[in-house]
Amino acid sequence: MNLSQLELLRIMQESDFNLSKAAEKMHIVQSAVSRQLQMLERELGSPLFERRGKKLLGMTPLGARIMEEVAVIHCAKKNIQTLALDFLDCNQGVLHIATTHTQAKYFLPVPIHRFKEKYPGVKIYMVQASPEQLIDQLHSRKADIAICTEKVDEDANLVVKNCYEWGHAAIMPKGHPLCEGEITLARLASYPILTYNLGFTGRSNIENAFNNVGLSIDITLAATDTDVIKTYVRWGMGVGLIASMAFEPLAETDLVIRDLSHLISRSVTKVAYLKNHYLPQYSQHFIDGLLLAAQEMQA
Amino acid sequence: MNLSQLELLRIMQESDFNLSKAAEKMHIVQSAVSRQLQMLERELGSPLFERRGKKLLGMTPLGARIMEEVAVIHCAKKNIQTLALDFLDCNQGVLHIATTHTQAKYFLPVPIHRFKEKYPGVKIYMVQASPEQLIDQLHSRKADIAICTEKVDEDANLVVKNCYEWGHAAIMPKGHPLCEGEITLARLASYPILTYNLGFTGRSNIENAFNNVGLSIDITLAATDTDVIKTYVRWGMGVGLIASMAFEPLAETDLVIRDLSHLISRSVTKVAYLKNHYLPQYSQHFIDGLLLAAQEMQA
DNA sequence: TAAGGTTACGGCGATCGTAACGATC
DNA sequence: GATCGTTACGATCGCCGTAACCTTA
Repeated sequence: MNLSQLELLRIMQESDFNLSKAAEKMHIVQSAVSRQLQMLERELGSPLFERRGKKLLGMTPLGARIMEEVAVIHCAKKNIQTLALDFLDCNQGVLHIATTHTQAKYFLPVPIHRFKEKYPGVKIYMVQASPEQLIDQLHSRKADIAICTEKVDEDANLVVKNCYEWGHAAIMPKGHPLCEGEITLARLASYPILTYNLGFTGRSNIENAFNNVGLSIDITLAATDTDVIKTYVRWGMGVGLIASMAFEPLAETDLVIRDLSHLISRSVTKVAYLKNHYLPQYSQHFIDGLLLAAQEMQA
Repeated sequence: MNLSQLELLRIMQESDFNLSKAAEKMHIVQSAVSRQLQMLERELGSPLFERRGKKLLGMTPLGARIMEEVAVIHCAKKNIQTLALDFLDCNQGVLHIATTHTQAKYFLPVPIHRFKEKYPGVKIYMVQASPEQLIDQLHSRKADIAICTEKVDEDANLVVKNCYEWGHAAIMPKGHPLCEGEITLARLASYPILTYNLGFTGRSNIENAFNNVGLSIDITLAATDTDVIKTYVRWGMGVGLIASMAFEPLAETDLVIRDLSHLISRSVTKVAYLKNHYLPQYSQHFIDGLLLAAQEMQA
């Protein structure tokens, strides 16, 4: 057994159990892959791949169980490499951030800008995705850290740190009836609603607030990002329910914002990373910077 | 980087950083070890070993950190091998049990005998040691499971299952004053005491019982095993405080036993194994058997 | 028949062992 | 000078790539 054979197992899984694809990713020829897998199976004494004829279809139960250990080994191996690079030059490297639209646009610009000034040698890659996808990205080590509000607490393999707390707000065009008088859930529910997609930016809290008092809302439009919501609110399609930090008073003088903190329970945006995944020092500093920026924002 | 280089790192640490010893354990010549370590260090870009001149003295901070990952990899690799063997023939293999004298003599005979009947193909090795040593044995993978009463709860890397609960008892020769009348801590404390070594078989509970009421005891003799205590009790050296299951009424008619459950808080014997360490099926069955035997004993 | 997988064979490179050398106590 | 580590060199063995072959959609 050796590391490249185990790596091969991983690649095979990522390549639909197709030898040719796996070979390409490993930069060797197909026959070499075939041989290595056979040798590994012979060494372990049992087949690891389910086959029909010669075609590989998937892992056997044994193979699947072994893949868990392979994942552990892969992670540790990567850690060793990161560790060594970090030790060589802790001001150089790559940082993969996975986050949602709201965080990328309304929270991250300041901390990322500061970080870039301090660590010009670190390349930042940002991926934007849904909360579920973010977590997948962490697990597949495509992202080093994820910043989001939802889903992240449920995973025991993640280290999760609270960043900042925020609430929702309603936005509407100037002159809309809701601009005046006390805002209630009932009044809100009487208008068409524009808000985030399921699983995004505290959408579940919005849902719950109305459900808890037996109101149902008519969601005319659901989007992953606030800008789309604003656009359609401007077109008079209804009332927008957005994260309050996603409203920029200076730029959006045609809209009115009304706070809903007393009606919809507040959310917490968190930063998360894999427990077993070694983060280079600059990444740890980046997280520190996030927490600091979050504190400043709260104050 | 490859598995044998990482294995080499482990072996080096176990060999006082002596190339010759490490080479012997790896069944290769010294020069090969030297080269492999150099190649690894070159690949990672930093020295992993602290050196004075040419002599290797220990790990650098980087090296030490990397060793943590190496341990993870080693564990996962062993798991893969165990997994494959277990799958090939789940009735064959080796089971290393680490335990204390008391458990080995008074609890384990029944479950081990039963296990041997069901799994004649499994070789059982038993190591007897102190609770601290047991845990070390688990970590160094010299033992698969540990059975003992103390220390085992403090380690987050262990899976711990409660086996059975038991209390202490006092033993004394027939005719001793303590054979008659109500037993109290004060009465006990007025005699020389013979009991277990610190860290063994609920010794701390004994300590606490007397300390809590402000009594101090004169421990004439401390031993790791009950038989030594009994021997000296027979010689009239004092009162023995032992685990009550360590008294065999039929065989020891010259001694009197008096229960102390109401005076000294009861202990729980547990079975523990490493969280990340894969146990073959027969080992899991062995643990089931332990728990069963423990239940029967309680009833 | 094209695509995927296996088998056979020749060549290259990684790693080993022998052995001589250097350093350190 | 004995022990320990490094360096040099030749030999071996493992692994790759080419290519022919088998199997199935």
